Amino acid sequence: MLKPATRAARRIAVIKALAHPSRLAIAEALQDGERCVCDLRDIVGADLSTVSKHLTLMRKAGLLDMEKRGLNVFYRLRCPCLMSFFECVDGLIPEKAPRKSGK
Amino acid sequence: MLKPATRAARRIAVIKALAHPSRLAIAEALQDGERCVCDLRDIVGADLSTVSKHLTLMRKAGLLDMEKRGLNVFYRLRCPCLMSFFECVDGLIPEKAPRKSGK
DNA sequence: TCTTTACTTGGCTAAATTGCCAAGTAGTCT
DNA sequence: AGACTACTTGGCAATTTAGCCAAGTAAAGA
Repeated sequence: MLKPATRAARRIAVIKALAHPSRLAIAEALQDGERCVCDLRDIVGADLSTVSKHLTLMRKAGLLDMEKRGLNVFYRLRCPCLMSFFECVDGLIPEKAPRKSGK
Repeated sequence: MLKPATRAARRIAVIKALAHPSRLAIAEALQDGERCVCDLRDIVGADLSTVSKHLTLMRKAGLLDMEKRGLNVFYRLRCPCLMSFFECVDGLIPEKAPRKSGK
């Protein structure tokens, strides 16, 4: 996934970057502003190396910016549309039963 | 993932339901209106059983409605926000180099 | 009823993803 | 320089996901 040439591949990369509980939590946390990796490690409660890999994945997808300041690395969201998308998603209540109708 | 109780789990289910090339293609095709499974099989070019499993996953996530009419099963999107989300995603161009700045 | 069509489900192998530990890198401080 | 902090990367075992074939179900038609 180093060079997602097509539009579909780029879309998939971004969507996959959100499709994991820890990464979703990271995206949600970053809606309030930038955070350093150690903050995010505390938020998701995983090993620092694991969080770092999640962040790298999200950054390569284009979802995040990173900036190193002193010893810390700060990440922030590049996608302004997440909040409204999540709100729309929250409105979907899965309906279990298939509908049937006349031909 | 049978009963995604929390909001985060429901969000993840929807996002995962989009995070695969075939499923993204299905979602994109359904933006033009409902389609039967056989149409979608032609669009994604996979085995009918594979497509059916993708559709079941998407429906359980709350993304799709299904309706059987005669021998066909028609699926349609329940999420009105996909188009605008995808357009926003398309605007993200991954920047490779980490930025560095003074403390 | 028997056949055909359109789809779903079970089962299984192959591939991708995840997460930890260990080791490496890059600033900061003394 | 050496030690320390904050993070990244390599490597690998474990879990998850994907896709095909085969078998099952449901509606339509002869």
